[in-house]
Amino acid sequence: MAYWLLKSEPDAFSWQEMTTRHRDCWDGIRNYQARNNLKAMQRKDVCLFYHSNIGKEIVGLVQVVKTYYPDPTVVETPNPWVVVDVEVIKPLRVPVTLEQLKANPLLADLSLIKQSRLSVCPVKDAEFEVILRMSQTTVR
DNA sequence: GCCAACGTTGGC
DNA sequence: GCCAACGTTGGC
Repeated sequence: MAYWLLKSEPDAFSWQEMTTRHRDCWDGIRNYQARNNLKAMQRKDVCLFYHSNIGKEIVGLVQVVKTYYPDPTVVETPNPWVVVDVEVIKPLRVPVTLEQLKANPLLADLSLIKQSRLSVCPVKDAEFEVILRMSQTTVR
Protein backbone atom coordinates (compact mmCIF):
# COMPACT_ATOMS: atom_id res chain seq x y z
CA MET A 1 0.00 0.00 0.00
CA ALA A 2 1.23 3.44 -0.92
CA TYR A 3 0.56 6.93 0.37
CA TRP A 4 -0.12 10.12 -1.56
CA LEU A 5 -1.02 13.73 -1.08
CA LEU A 6 -3.78 15.43 -3.04
CA LYS A 7 -3.94 19.19 -3.27
CA SER A 8 -7.09 21.16 -3.62
CA GLU A 9 -7.78 24.84 -3.42
CA PRO A 10 -10.65 25.07 -0.93
CA ASP A 11 -12.17 27.82 -3.09
CA ALA A 12 -12.60 25.29 -5.87
CA PHE A 13 -13.12 22.07 -3.92
CA SER A 14 -12.83 21.91 -0.15
CA TRP A 15 -12.63 19.11 2.38
CA GLN A 16 -16.10 20.19 3.47
CA GLU A 17 -17.40 19.44 -0.01
CA MET A 18 -15.47 16.20 -0.11
CA THR A 19 -17.15 14.99 3.07
CA THR A 20 -20.55 16.00 1.73
CA ARG A 21 -20.02 13.93 -1.39
CA HIS A 22 -18.22 11.19 0.56
CA ARG A 23 -17.02 9.65 -2.69
CA ASP A 24 -15.79 11.57 -5.71
CA CYS A 25 -13.69 11.35 -8.81
CA TRP A 26 -10.44 13.32 -8.70
CA ASP A 27 -10.63 15.15 -12.01
CA GLY A 28 -8.94 18.12 -13.59
CA ILE A 29 -5.33 16.96 -13.34
CA ARG A 30 -3.45 18.46 -16.30
CA ASN A 31 0.14 17.79 -15.44
CA TYR A 32 1.93 14.67 -16.67
CA GLN A 33 3.85 13.99 -13.51
CA ALA A 34 0.69 14.29 -11.44
CA ARG A 35 -1.13 12.08 -13.94
CA ASN A 36 1.55 9.43 -13.66
CA ASN A 37 1.08 9.46 -9.91
CA LEU A 38 -2.67 8.96 -10.39
CA LYS A 39 -1.91 6.00 -12.64
CA ALA A 40 0.29 4.44 -9.98
CA MET A 41 -2.43 4.52 -7.32
CA GLN A 42 -3.93 1.28 -6.13
CA ARG A 43 -7.17 0.57 -4.31
CA LYS A 44 -6.87 1.18 -0.56
CA ASP A 45 -3.97 3.57 -1.00
CA VAL A 46 -4.39 6.41 1.47
CA CYS A 47 -4.19 10.05 0.40
CA LEU A 48 -3.67 13.11 2.54
CA PHE A 49 -6.10 15.86 1.56
CA TYR A 50 -4.27 19.19 1.47
CA HIS A 51 -5.74 22.68 1.22
CA SER A 52 -3.48 24.84 -0.94
CA ASN A 53 -3.52 28.66 -0.98
CA ILE A 54 -6.08 28.97 1.78
CA GLY A 55 -5.29 27.17 4.99
CA LYS A 56 -2.15 25.51 3.63
CA GLU A 57 -2.74 22.48 5.78
CA ILE A 58 -3.52 18.81 5.56
CA VAL A 59 -7.07 18.38 6.76
CA GLY A 60 -8.22 14.85 6.05
CA LEU A 61 -7.70 11.32 4.80
CA VAL A 62 -9.24 9.69 1.75
CA GLN A 63 -8.67 6.31 0.18
CA VAL A 64 -8.54 5.20 -3.42
CA VAL A 65 -11.63 3.14 -4.25
CA LYS A 66 -11.21 2.91 -8.02
CA THR A 67 -7.98 2.92 -9.99
CA TYR A 68 -7.43 5.22 -12.93
CA TYR A 69 -9.70 5.65 -15.91
CA PRO A 70 -10.06 8.41 -18.55
CA ASP A 71 -11.00 11.84 -17.20
CA PRO A 72 -14.67 12.20 -18.19
CA THR A 73 -14.39 16.01 -18.24
CA VAL A 74 -12.01 15.89 -21.22
CA VAL A 75 -13.52 16.06 -24.71
CA GLU A 76 -10.44 15.89 -26.99
CA THR A 77 -9.28 12.59 -28.36
CA PRO A 78 -7.02 10.96 -27.65
CA ASN A 79 -7.55 11.83 -24.01
CA PRO A 80 -4.25 11.68 -22.12
CA TRP A 81 -5.78 12.60 -18.75
CA VAL A 82 -7.07 10.27 -16.07
CA VAL A 83 -8.92 10.30 -12.76
CA VAL A 84 -9.21 7.99 -9.78
CA ASP A 85 -12.16 7.67 -7.42
CA VAL A 86 -11.56 8.50 -3.78
CA GLU A 87 -13.67 8.12 -0.67
CA VAL A 88 -13.49 9.91 2.67
CA ILE A 89 -11.90 8.00 5.52
CA LYS A 90 -11.94 10.71 8.20
CA PRO A 91 -10.82 14.23 8.98
CA LEU A 92 -7.54 14.74 10.83
CA ARG A 93 -8.09 15.29 14.51
CA VAL A 94 -5.63 18.17 14.30
CA PRO A 95 -4.83 19.64 10.85
CA VAL A 96 -1.13 19.76 10.01
CA THR A 97 0.05 23.03 8.51
CA LEU A 98 2.66 23.55 5.85
CA GLU A 99 4.64 25.50 8.41
CA GLN A 100 4.73 22.47 10.72
CA LEU A 101 5.69 20.18 7.88
CA LYS A 102 8.55 22.47 6.90
CA ALA A 103 9.71 22.71 10.49
CA ASN A 104 9.98 18.94 10.93
CA PRO A 105 13.44 17.65 9.98
CA LEU A 106 11.99 14.18 9.36
CA LEU A 107 10.02 15.69 6.49
CA ALA A 108 12.83 17.62 4.85
CA ASP A 109 12.54 15.42 1.78
CA LEU A 110 8.77 15.71 1.43
CA SER A 111 7.67 16.03 -2.17
CA LEU A 112 5.10 18.67 -1.22
CA ILE A 113 7.90 20.91 0.02
CA LYS A 114 10.52 20.13 -2.60
CA GLN A 115 8.20 20.39 -5.57
CA SER A 116 5.56 22.81 -4.51
CA ARG A 117 3.68 22.90 -7.81
CA LEU A 118 2.97 19.19 -8.06
CA SER A 119 -0.69 18.62 -7.23
CA VAL A 120 -0.55 14.85 -6.74
CA CYS A 121 2.52 13.96 -4.70
CA PRO A 122 3.91 10.69 -3.41
CA VAL A 123 4.39 10.37 0.37
CA LYS A 124 6.83 7.84 1.78
CA ASP A 125 5.64 5.37 4.44
CA ALA A 126 7.85 6.94 7.10
CA GLU A 127 6.71 10.43 6.15
CA PHE A 128 3.09 9.37 6.32
CA GLU A 129 3.59 7.96 9.82
CA VAL A 130 5.24 11.16 10.99
CA ILE A 131 2.44 13.32 9.59
CA LEU A 132 -0.23 11.09 11.06
CA ARG A 133 1.42 11.32 14.46
CA MET A 134 1.52 15.11 14.16
CA SER A 135 -2.22 15.05 13.42
CA GLN A 136 -2.95 12.85 16.45
CA THR A 137 -5.00 10.64 14.17
CA THR A 138 -5.07 6.95 13.31
CA VAL A 139 -6.03 5.75 9.86
CA ARG A 140 -8.91 3.49 10.85
C1' DG B 1 -0.11 41.66 -5.41
C1' DC B 2 4.34 39.81 -6.18
C1' DC B 3 7.44 36.46 -7.49
C1' DA B 4 9.88 31.89 -7.80
C1' DA B 5 9.49 27.54 -9.84
C1' DC B 6 8.27 25.07 -13.49
C1' DG B 7 5.72 23.58 -17.66
C1' DT B 8 4.43 24.60 -22.44
C1' DT B 9 4.66 26.81 -26.85
C1' DG B 10 6.62 28.40 -30.92
C1' DG B 11 10.25 30.77 -33.66
C1' DC B 12 14.62 29.93 -35.41
C1' DG C 1 17.29 21.04 -30.38
C1' DC C 2 17.68 25.52 -28.15
C1' DC C 3 15.72 29.18 -25.84
C1' DA C 4 12.73 33.24 -25.18
C1' DA C 5 8.15 34.26 -24.10
C1' DC C 6 4.36 33.23 -21.74
C1' DG C 7 1.03 30.84 -18.58
C1' DT C 8 0.04 28.53 -14.15
C1' DT C 9 0.64 27.20 -9.42
C1' DG C 10 1.12 28.30 -4.97
C1' DG C 11 3.73 30.39 -1.08
C1' DC C 12 4.56 34.70 0.98
